Amino acid sequence: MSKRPTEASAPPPRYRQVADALRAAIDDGRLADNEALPSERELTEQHQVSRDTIRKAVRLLEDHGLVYSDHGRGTFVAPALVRRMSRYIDGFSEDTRQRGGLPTQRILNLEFSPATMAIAQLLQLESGHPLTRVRRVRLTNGVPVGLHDAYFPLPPGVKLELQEVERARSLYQLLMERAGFAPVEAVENLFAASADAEEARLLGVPEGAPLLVCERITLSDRREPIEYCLMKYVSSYRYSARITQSSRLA
Amino acid sequence: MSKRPTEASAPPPRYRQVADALRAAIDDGRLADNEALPSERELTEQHQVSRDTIRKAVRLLEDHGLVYSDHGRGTFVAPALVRRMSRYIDGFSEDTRQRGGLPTQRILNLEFSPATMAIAQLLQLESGHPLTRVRRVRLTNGVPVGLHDAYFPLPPGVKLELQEVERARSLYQLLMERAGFAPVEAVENLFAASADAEEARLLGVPEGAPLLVCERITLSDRREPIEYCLMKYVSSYRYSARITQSSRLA
DNA sequence: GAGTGGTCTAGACCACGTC
DNA sequence: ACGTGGTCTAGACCACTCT
Repeated sequence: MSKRPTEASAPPPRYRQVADALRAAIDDGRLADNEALPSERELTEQHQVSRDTIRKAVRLLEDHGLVYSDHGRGTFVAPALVRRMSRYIDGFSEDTRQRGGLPTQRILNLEFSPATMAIAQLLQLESGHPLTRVRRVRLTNGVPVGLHDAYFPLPPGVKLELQEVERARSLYQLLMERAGFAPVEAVENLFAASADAEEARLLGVPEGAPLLVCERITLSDRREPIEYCLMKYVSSYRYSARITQSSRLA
Repeated sequence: MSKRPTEASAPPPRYRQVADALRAAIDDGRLADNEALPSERELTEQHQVSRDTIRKAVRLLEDHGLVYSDHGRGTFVAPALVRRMSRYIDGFSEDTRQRGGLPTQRILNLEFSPATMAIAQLLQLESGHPLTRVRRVRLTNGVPVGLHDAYFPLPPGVKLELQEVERARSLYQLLMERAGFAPVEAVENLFAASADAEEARLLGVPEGAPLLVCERITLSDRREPIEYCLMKYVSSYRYSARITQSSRLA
């Protein structure tokens, strides 16, 4: 038992509630781009919480690029250009929806194969360790935009069936339920490459067409690599990022 | 007067000092990958500051991907794979050095031209507004890896000379001194494209070779766009990113 | 149960920007 | 001078993990 697996559970902390309230005010336009938020001391009274709690809420919004604070001036709503930028794990479906597209997928292939030296090293396994490999075409509004090629180990005794992968709305969600897959962080490398014959055929582009390649290593809560994924996107696909000052540690 | 423009200035806040001390311990190996840091209460005694200050230090390191905290377990050193990932403004010189390369540049062209509609819109200026444009080749260890094409308005009366641009160690630094240029944030869009004849010649690749294109809009502290930069990289160039769970606001 | 990080408070003072 | 965000404290209690 211990904790309910579904529904209800605990209420979010106060600072999250405050953050949600502010986000709602931004989303529905009660606070315009670059408009100042109420001061922290005002928010303290409005929400009847301590200033520190208010600051945590604001910091959360700031981390997500929704507001920015300037010492001595105030806290302001980030312009939409910045607010739209965000990139989180399992981005494709989310990203696509956010841009107003309908994300779908077509499973090409589900196979079980031993790890090559290269992949074994990345996943910190011995070469030859059994892996599951899923190849998919990602589509936006029915048009192919990317190829995903994912490799991951499954716990002993767990086997995926093609049917369930095809039925699942999200591969990650399926892996979470079936294998305790719990990604919390990932590192990515991006570069450009040319489409080979097969890639060209699957994506509906000429052979040699430029592709955006994104290699991803997904990490568990213990920061152990649990998946390697190679993604290739046609040139119309956009990968968005927001970068900030280092406010350097050194 | 008001504040000294050079040297000395104020000491960093306590939490920064603590963060620096911890970072140093990680950098020189006193704390290994995935090793637990001392608990927050221990750090409180070691550094003679309140727990909140310790938490701020740890949070800073966490934001930069150097450590990760797990509720009820402790705080741990992030594996090197994650620690190495970081992307901040004016990344090229810094990135390249960090990967052990020697970054240089060759200025192709410094010109003054009116904004096109497309660029005017991005920079929130009226079409035709006078802009400065700097085209450069970026090299790593003497080998061309990227083309940068930057557009930005200068304050009335300020003019850049080709000589000073060539002499400067960093374009951003020069713009900071000469024009009060103060970037604090940027948004980027990445995609793939093919090299045209001129790009191929400048980068030393065949025409049609795949390039990683990165469009960047740089923002001031007031979140006003102050620069548009179009960057194109050869396929050996790697753009690195670290992505995290959304810990979603909704 | 013991130890960890996570939330929260009520105050104080400092640094900065604006008028 | 005044209002803003930034730093800091000393305590309290909660939630989680491990054994």
